[in-house]
Amino acid sequence: MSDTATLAPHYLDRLNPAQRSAAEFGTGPAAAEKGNGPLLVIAGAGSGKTNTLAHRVAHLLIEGAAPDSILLLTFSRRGAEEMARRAERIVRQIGNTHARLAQIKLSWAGTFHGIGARLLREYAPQIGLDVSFTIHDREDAADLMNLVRNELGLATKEKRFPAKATCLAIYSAVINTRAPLADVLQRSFSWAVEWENELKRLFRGYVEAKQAQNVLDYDDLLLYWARMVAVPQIAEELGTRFDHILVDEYQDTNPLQATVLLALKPDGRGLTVVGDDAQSIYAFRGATVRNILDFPEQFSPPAQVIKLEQNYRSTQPILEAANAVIGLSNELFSKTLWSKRESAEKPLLVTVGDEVDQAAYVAQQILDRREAGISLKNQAVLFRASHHSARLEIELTRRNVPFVKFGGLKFLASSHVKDVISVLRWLENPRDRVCGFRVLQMLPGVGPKTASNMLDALASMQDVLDGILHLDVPGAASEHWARFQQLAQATLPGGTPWPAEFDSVCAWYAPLLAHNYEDAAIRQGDIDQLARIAATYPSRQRFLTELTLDPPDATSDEAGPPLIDEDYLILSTIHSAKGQEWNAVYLLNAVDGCLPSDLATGSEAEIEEERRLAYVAMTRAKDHLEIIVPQRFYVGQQSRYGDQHVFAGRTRFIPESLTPLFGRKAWPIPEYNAEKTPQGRQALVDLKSSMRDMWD
DNA sequence: CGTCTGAATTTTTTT
DNA sequence: AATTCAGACG
Repeated sequence: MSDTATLAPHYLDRLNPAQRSAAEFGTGPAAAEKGNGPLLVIAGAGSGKTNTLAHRVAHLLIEGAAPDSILLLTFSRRGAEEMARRAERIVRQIGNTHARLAQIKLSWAGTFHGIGARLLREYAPQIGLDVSFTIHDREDAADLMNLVRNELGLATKEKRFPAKATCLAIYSAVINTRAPLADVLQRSFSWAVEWENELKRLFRGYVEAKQAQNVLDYDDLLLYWARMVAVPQIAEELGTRFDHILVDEYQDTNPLQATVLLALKPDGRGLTVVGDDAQSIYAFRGATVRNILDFPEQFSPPAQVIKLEQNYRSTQPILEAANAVIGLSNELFSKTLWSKRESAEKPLLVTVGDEVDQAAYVAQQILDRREAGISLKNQAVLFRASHHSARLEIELTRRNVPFVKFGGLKFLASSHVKDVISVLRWLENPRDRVCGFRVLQMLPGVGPKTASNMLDALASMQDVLDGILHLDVPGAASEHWARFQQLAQATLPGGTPWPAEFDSVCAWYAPLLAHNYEDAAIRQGDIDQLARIAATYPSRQRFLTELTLDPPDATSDEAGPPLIDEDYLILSTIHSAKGQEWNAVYLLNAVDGCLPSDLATGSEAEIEEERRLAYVAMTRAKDHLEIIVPQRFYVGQQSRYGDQHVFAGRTRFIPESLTPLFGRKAWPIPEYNAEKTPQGRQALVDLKSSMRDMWD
């Protein structure tokens, strides 16, 4: 039946033996003997993981698997798209001779959250969910938590109750780690232990509010999914529908996600997970490295383990240094990486005076390398926290070096963009109080009290949208409100179609934008950009869902074609750099307090995670790695013009004993440049004395 | 009573 | 940049 032989799978010849066995596992003649039980691939940094996984998917397709029977779960949508594209390309090469293969499209590739949302909409009627639910991002969720917090009177206690964001973090940890609240508090929020009962009350109120408003948060997408597949009939149905489930970056999944997988594939047949325990960096999100380490033993017989240990990315000296850094960990890792890529160049430890010097140095190096033929796109600057790149951004702008920044503040987070999104979300789901609250308060003369009263009035109505059409608003806002009512009217069936609706919303918002913000023109630019993105989605619902689940994560990510051809530098948090690689990598602020972050030195486990973060950063580099160590560090961003500083030590992850693995360099090299000290010039004016004279 | 304005304070990492 | 608070203003 299999025509594999005639297809001559030379596409697998490109793989090394370990990669190939991972790609072929459980397929072909071997499957008859060994079955297609669960598979764990431990794939070290740069070991060709994505490529291997793509080949495995392609191989499954070529062997006859239906494209929509393959579920591909990755960490980001970018990861999913990349994987699907590669697999499709491999298949298409074979497809010249086989019509069935030429058209293949993987439709079930995405993040856990994205796939969860899709399945929940599909199964909504069967699990008592309203299909038109909207999804709250972190901030909306925190706002809702805050509304409930105030309602329950928890905000006005004499002793301070945790802030809204903290409450959400605690709630989220409980959901994602599947641990009791008491344990979570004890482990990670010990200062809030005394509030356990109040928190329980708050969380119950929060859940009720979400349900009343037909809203799900990120965690719900996993939680509802997990609860849904706890129903045997649904689990059976989905488990059969997806013959193959492949999960990337498994070291960064949390217990809730593991539960979902296990429910779908109780015996592990057709289940493949891939990851690297040394790159687990999302514990703060509930991820646990136990997921990957304990994976094999969850099944009987245990899952097959295949290790990919040859690194194709970095030169041997870079790899040696990275291995040494991770080698100082107390934990044992399951593999050791090696590389055939010889080089005489060791990674560099660069000592600079302070952050200003750091910015100048890095900018200079980047330009020098570009002169030497390494394009900006092949270079990246990595850092622990988003704001670490602030100085560098200024320097790059000054020198006209184009860059794109990943991680940190996204343009979706800016208030004017959130305003527009809130309007759309409120129209999509009028029961959403968080959005309603925001929209109403945009109106002049409407503050929290009026907005709250109006929402109360609306909540008591049968049809909230109808309520909006009939409700009146006090004085100054009435004109804007009337225009809003027209907007709402137009969302009824037969009204303005998408994406024209987006433009109507913008038109409604424009006067408010002009009124509320000094720099309205700049902000309008963001909204225009959003309009371009909106136009690429088929409906308002799809736009809103995918925007919250996969926000454009670089500041100019979706800026459109012009940028694509241009050469630009990547700035990225280490977290957002996951899975990527560059020819030259610069790691900023390799200083205790920044890496490890001061905020993450509480426990042994946190420090170990920071160490893995350093490892991840180092293993992004192919040929050149520079680790920058500023000596003087100005404490506190707002000790403004003061000279308060500490002499920071080099990161503890590179102690003296490891320095032989690095080259050393100090910058700036003391140098007296004649141009900078113009000897022959006369003073034209005595500014200092004129300053003094001002006070005579 | 509520809204608006200005000032002070504070930022880990993210689906 | 956004949140929070105090005090002005309507």
